Amino acid sequence: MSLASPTAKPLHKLPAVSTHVGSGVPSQLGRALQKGQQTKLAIVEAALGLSTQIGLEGLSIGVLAEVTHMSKSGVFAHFGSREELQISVIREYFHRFEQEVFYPALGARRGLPRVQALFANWMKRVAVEIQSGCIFISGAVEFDDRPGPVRDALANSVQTWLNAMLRAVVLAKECGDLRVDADEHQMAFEIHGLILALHYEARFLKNPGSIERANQGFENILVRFAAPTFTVTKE
Amino acid sequence: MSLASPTAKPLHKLPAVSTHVGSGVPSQLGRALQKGQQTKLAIVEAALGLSTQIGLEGLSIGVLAEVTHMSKSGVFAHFGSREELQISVIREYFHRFEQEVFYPALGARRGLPRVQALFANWMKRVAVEIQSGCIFISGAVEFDDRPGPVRDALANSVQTWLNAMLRAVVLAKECGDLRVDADEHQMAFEIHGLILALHYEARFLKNPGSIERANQGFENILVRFAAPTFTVTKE
DNA sequence: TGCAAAATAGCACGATCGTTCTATTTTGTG
DNA sequence: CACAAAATAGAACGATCGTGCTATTTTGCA
Repeated sequence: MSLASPTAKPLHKLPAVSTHVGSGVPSQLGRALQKGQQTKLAIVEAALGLSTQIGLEGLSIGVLAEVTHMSKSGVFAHFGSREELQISVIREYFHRFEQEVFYPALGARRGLPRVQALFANWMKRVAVEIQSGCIFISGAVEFDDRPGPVRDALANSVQTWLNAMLRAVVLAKECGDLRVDADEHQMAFEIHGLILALHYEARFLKNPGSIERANQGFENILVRFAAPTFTVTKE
Repeated sequence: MSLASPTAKPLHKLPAVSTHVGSGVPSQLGRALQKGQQTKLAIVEAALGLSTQIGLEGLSIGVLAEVTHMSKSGVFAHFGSREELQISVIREYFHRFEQEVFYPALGARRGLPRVQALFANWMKRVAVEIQSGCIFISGAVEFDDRPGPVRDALANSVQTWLNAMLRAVVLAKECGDLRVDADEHQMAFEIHGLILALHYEARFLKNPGSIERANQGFENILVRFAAPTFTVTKE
């Protein structure tokens, strides 16, 4: 099961591979050469680190070449364009998000426990990103009215994740964990708001206590949306 | 009464004047020349329009000169540096925010009605900014780990507004409109989250229905934090 | 109306950007 | 080892950026 499940949204163009490096056409013989892909992976890794800090738009091939101890053209040759580099970064970021947040939560049973697990993992990641930055958030600001393939890749990734979260909420309602009048979209929306407020107030404003408030907010949401038969326990 | 009230945060460096244009030292005689300030106002106006769309970092003196039909150096001379231009934009944005969101809500009586009015005005503004963009949100991403005077001006403005919102909530509790166990910071945090989720999902993801969900979320918050004696009415 | 001062324009600078082209090195394999 | 292909480097391009310096125009007032 992948985050991009057919039950939610049509499978988009982001295969859940480590990077899109492997999709390069191998030479006429079946074996692909490994050195190039290896350094390409290292470049994407470095680019990911830079992008989280200064954003996808701040990412420059020049400084990326410095960081990786390569020449500008050497870096460039792996992607063919800056946009393709940015898309590679988005794919890699999405992949890691999937690995850290989504898959581990599948261990929890369908229903509110899985929603709780998804939120807990999400919180764990955002707590780190208070220092490092989050591409899903900074990218949304950078590309909110700049059409193109980069925006598409980013919006697809984000929407896929939000749909996964929504799906978990829908399952929770089907399980009877939610009140019968609970609006699943509403619940997912409010959860998203907590994450965004945490990121904003902690990363930009440096306000302490934001993590606790986000957790408290989630508990408040649970109390409001959970069925009376469901006893809310702390994770 | 100003948004930057002494009861909340020490009065920062952002006087509630239309722009900081008026703070320029007039020539030795009492009268200041008006032509310069007039065009400076026009420049800031144009810069504000550009900044909301492409961000404070995307703002360039070159395109600003084109838009205002001036020369680059002509524009530049009014500010002395790009940072000063950005700060002027932030001041103007803050001023308009104050005028549109804060002051009109002071008509409502202290307590939850004023909180409701503040939120309603905030929503009205964000609904517009779904198309035009919001400097408080895009700027937070652009300057979240880039120290300097621009970041300071931005963070001060945002924090001043959030403190004003918080103060209204505190007053609501003092009035007895909130439950005795209500955490004012928590309530303000969750309200902020709704606004951020609305901006994110509507402006970036183009998801319809976000405005309704933000309003519904606010009602949910009211139900949870309001005292049982307070009857929640739609605005 | 003249004149100083303010406002604006014109031009050039160094830096950085993404990208292209060509040369050189490195790689994998027959 | 040899040889083709892949990987990387080097240099240069046009464009744009913020900024400084020097004219020139415009303004406001005596």
